[in-house]
Amino acid sequence: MSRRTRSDNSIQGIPEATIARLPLYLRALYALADRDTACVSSEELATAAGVNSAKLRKDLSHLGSYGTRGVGYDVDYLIYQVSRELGLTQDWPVIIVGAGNLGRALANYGGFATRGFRVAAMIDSDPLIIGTSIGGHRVFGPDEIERVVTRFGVMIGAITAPATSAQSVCNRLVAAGVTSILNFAPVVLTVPDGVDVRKVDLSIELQILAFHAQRRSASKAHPTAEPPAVNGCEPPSVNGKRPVTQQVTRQAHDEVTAEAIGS
Amino acid sequence: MSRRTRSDNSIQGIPEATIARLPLYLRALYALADRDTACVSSEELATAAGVNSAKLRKDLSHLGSYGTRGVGYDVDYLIYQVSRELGLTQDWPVIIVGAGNLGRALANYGGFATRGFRVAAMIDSDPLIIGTSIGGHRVFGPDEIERVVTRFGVMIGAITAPATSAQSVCNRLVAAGVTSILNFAPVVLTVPDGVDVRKVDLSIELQILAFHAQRRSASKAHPTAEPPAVNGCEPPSVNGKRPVTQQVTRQAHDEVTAEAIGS
DNA sequence: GCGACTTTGTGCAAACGTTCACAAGGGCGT
DNA sequence: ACGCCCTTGTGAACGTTTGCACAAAGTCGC
Repeated sequence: MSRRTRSDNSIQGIPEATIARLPLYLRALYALADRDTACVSSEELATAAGVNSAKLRKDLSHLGSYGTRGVGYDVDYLIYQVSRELGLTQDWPVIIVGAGNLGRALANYGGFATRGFRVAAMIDSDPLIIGTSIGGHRVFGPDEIERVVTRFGVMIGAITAPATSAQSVCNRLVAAGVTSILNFAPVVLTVPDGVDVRKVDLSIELQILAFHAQRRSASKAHPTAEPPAVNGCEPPSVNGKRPVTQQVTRQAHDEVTAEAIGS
Repeated sequence: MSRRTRSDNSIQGIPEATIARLPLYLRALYALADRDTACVSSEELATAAGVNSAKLRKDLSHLGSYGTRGVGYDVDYLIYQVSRELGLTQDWPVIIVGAGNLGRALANYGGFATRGFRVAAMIDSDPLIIGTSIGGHRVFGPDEIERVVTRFGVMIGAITAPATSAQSVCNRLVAAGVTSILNFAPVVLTVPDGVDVRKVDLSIELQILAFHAQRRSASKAHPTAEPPAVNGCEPPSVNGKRPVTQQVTRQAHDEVTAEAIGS
């Protein structure tokens, strides 16, 4: 209990982990609403969202007491409450920087246009693309960032540009007034305080999968046997440079781009 | 301390949170190696990866004692150790199902081909695309999934197909022998035990950003004032159906696709 | 060869998140 | 109107993650 300003509930104290799950619940709720389900229990909703029902109830309790004991939650009402909490009752204009495959996929992404988000403009540096339209969205040059952001009151920017230009693009977005950034480029962005960066990194997810896949196949190959030479007995290597036992596959690196094709 | 089978270190006990950060460290290490930096301290590496140095040291200590006190970590050696831990010293053939913009972006993604992953094949249901090549990868029809998986020994599949077909595609992948799935479709996939699913959801990330953006602009508008009518005083609504105060923007839903264009 | 300096590796405590289990409370049948 | 039954909302236990702070240990200058 970290001593909230008020009754330790709802005023400003929703845990980050809960916030991250609200969109999941919202999606499940929409699916139920489409099937004309008026009311849902925590058990059903939890199953639909792929979480444990106790967790769901605790999460929802952070927003307030919107359920009815013995009955469940009114679907439409809960949709409204969760949407409001997430700030989706208003429309968010978004600027997408980088009109490669990823930028295009994002612009056409189903959940994008439909639930509170709108593509204000796309930005790309390729002169052949500037001036064209992608999925109904006009593509502007990088110099138009400031104008677009100001004009449409953009607060959210998505960076789908190559890693090499991600930081400079980010700087321009921030300077123009963007305070929330969704970064797809595989770099750590540096931003001033008060700017919120979220990262989506495809290759990190793959690497995590690879780890578990390796573990699975290792334990299948020789169950409860210890993995070959994990720890402890490396030659001490007196003179600074340690011998690298096996060279890691490493062709191109560092200059990894968020988008190798396109922009 | 949850009682490991062995010395409570390294044998099988690397925390999930650590695993999720290893790819980050690996990327920072590659960047350093490219600048011909032979040795790095936990402080520097932590800064490059955007984390706290104590956390980095604790994370690395789970792999073993690969640093030198008073000096730091040998970059090449650490790259090898981290790669091995993640299972990236071997090559992972990956099958991509859905050759829309997202699938194409993934196939061309920089971090994909270079660090232990290889696109074994792409799959799409569009007859116009089947048989063509995308980024050097041949596109097969859905009926070829089993053959491709068996032929190339694929263990990892990426689903970039529309949400409506995601579950059936997933079933086919699992039936063919895929045990790790990276899901881009906005649905909760149901899989048997032993199959690992990771989710990348663009719209969830956006919604989380929107939450924070809303909070920021709210507290800027009226600092330390309480948000208008958050909690507590809804009309009790005796007869089941509660009044919905304001209808949430809701045009199309449920049938949200991972990829609205393309496949 | 030795002492001062630097940086790793880690015990510990606090913060955070999850799960259990149950009391509180509302609906429904009689 | 009353009591049974069902589901929410939440206190409390547990597990995980973070961050501090420092001892252990290696290097480098002299």
